[in-house]
Amino acid sequence: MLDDRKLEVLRAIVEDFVSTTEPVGSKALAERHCLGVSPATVRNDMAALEDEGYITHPHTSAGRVPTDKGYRLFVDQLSTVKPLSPAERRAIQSFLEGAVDLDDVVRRSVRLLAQLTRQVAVVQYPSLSRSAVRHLEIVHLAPSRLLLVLITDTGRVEQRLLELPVALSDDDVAVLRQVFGSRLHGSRLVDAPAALSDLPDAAPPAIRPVLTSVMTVVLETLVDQPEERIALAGTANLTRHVLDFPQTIRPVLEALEEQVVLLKLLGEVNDPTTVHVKIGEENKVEGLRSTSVVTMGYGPDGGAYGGLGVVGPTRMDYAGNMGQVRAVARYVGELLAGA
Amino acid sequence: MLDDRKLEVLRAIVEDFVSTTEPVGSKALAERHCLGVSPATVRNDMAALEDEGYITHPHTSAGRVPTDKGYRLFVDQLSTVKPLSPAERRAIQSFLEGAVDLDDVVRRSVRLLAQLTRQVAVVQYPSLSRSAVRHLEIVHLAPSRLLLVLITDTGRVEQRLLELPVALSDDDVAVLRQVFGSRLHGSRLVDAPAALSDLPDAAPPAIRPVLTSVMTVVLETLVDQPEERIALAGTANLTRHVLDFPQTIRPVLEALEEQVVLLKLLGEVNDPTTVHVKIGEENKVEGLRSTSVVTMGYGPDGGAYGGLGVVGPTRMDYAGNMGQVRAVARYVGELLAGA
DNA sequence: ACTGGCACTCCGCGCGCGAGAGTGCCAGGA
DNA sequence: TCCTGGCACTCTCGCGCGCGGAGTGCCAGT
Repeated sequence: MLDDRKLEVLRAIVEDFVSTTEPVGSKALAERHCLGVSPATVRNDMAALEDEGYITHPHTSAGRVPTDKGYRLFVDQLSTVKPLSPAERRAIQSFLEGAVDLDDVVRRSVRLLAQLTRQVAVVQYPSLSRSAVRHLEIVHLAPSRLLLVLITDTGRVEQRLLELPVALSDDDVAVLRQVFGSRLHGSRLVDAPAALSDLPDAAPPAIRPVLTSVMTVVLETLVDQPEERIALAGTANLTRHVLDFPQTIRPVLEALEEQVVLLKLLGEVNDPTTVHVKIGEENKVEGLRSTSVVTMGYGPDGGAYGGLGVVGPTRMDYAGNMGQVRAVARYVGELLAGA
Repeated sequence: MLDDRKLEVLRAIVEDFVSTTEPVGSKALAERHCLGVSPATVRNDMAALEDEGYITHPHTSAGRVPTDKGYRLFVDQLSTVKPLSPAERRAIQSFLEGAVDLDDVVRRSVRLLAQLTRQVAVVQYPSLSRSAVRHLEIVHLAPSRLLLVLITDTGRVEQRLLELPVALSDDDVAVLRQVFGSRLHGSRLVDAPAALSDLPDAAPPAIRPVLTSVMTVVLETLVDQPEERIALAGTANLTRHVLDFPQTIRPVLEALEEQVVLLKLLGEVNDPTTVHVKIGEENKVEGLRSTSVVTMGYGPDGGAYGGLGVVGPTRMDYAGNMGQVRAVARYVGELLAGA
């Protein structure tokens, strides 16, 4: 149905349209890309591409514009992820190497990503549940109040205040500290329930009721309500690309303010080996139907710490942005693995 | 120079312009506000107001528009802060009463403020340095690594990893915990240097070098680099008001992404008794020259925990927004004082 | 000191027109 | 069969024009 030349024409249309923002016509196309055929032939191919739904006209006598389906084909088959320029590599290096702690890493990455891609950038903090416990501290604030401080292998520090149904002595807390510490150290939070399951049986009977009680609360707060955090940057870049203003930009800004939405965007991404692209209508989130989202997980294969990516107009430089997202994701992954 | 009627005319112009977004002419003005004089008289007054710089024309034959100076006069002398409607009161109540911890309070307040005012809302977390220490925990992670966990009276929990130039024993840490805990409990971080100043002399000689060393690092990380946090919401509201698009909105979005800028905006506000307004060119921040900022401190008189406010077009409902900002600030202040 | 009247200015809008870009289709050629 | 050049057609965009309307400034009158 679509021979090689037609695909080539589609690629040319996407590339031209992305770089010029203007519908591209057959003549200009035949000239700029040396296709070796006449504009008339290109027109025929265009008609075919349009029949198949890969491109459209804004109006009768305007050039062609790719549809979401067209971009999809382009991304899947016609483009290769663009490697970074040396300047970009240097930028990543110098931007991230000065980071002192996790917060700093995330903040710098998100700004870097926004700057590199000139899009809105989103970076998820390493997911608590997928990180491993480096240290778990239990602080005895009051008889029935504990402060849990969790430090993960990615350097994330999270604290929770616990109200217990029972009062504890300092000795109780010391035992708890020892027991939880040894059981959980090195294991991931998702595995915590399993790691703790036989605890009540193994513990000395005296503290058994206390232990189960605390355990319940701990599991609830750490595992069932894992707090996901997300950093955002570069919203000003929206004004760069979007054309017809208030209408297009508002729903996007609104969507980006919803934590839930961002989590949905990045939460699914747990594959740190490939870049994912959602184009226009493919997005489940209402407000982002006019945008494309490029995401990737970061961290070790098979168990990414979290995800990061960019949000921009469907008319974006996919090859470039995919390269940039991939590069930053890899770099952040290494940085955190080494931490 | 400006008699009462002229002031009345200015007020009418501001009110009409704010609500209609359109330059207001003498005829419409004389009709809508029962000034008891003819349009011609109003025109004379307008000419006077224009001479004084309170209003301008976009062009020869358009209505009048207030200048920054005009808004300033309006805010200072012509408007009274609008009390909230019952519906708004209820909204604040129901929005904030469910908050479980500080993070929740801040997140809810900022959204609430954005929703009430239909502007961009900004809420500063209770400033560390101005809060009092409720609990200071020192966790011994490794011989020369400590984790400091600070809980303030406003419920803010902050942690810092410390790398020390010396190695400590568990006993050392226990002493430190005891000493710092008793010295700092209840005092504000700004007073910490004073509270600790005589510490080396008072301490047993054996741990004196360790103590001073730790003290230096503690003071550095907690007092000299107090981490200020800020929450932002409602950026989508920018699209609601701003008229000429990419140009106006971009610098504002850019400015709002800079922590530093936001801190400058709120950092100076430590007065929880009055609402502050910065209008247009009065703003020191470049990107916000086209906007007005309404802020107020929250917390106890004389020692606010932090500031909050909204950013919007100079053409905003000052009376209303000032009322809303004040109400939320008071409510948040009470909420945290009671915590 | 206020008012009504009047001339003037300038914006915004609708209209028509022409240029230009791009298309679709067709008939002819490899 | 596939490609090409040619041609008529369509539609947008930019421009100039004229007009109505809103608003002003000024002046003379009360």
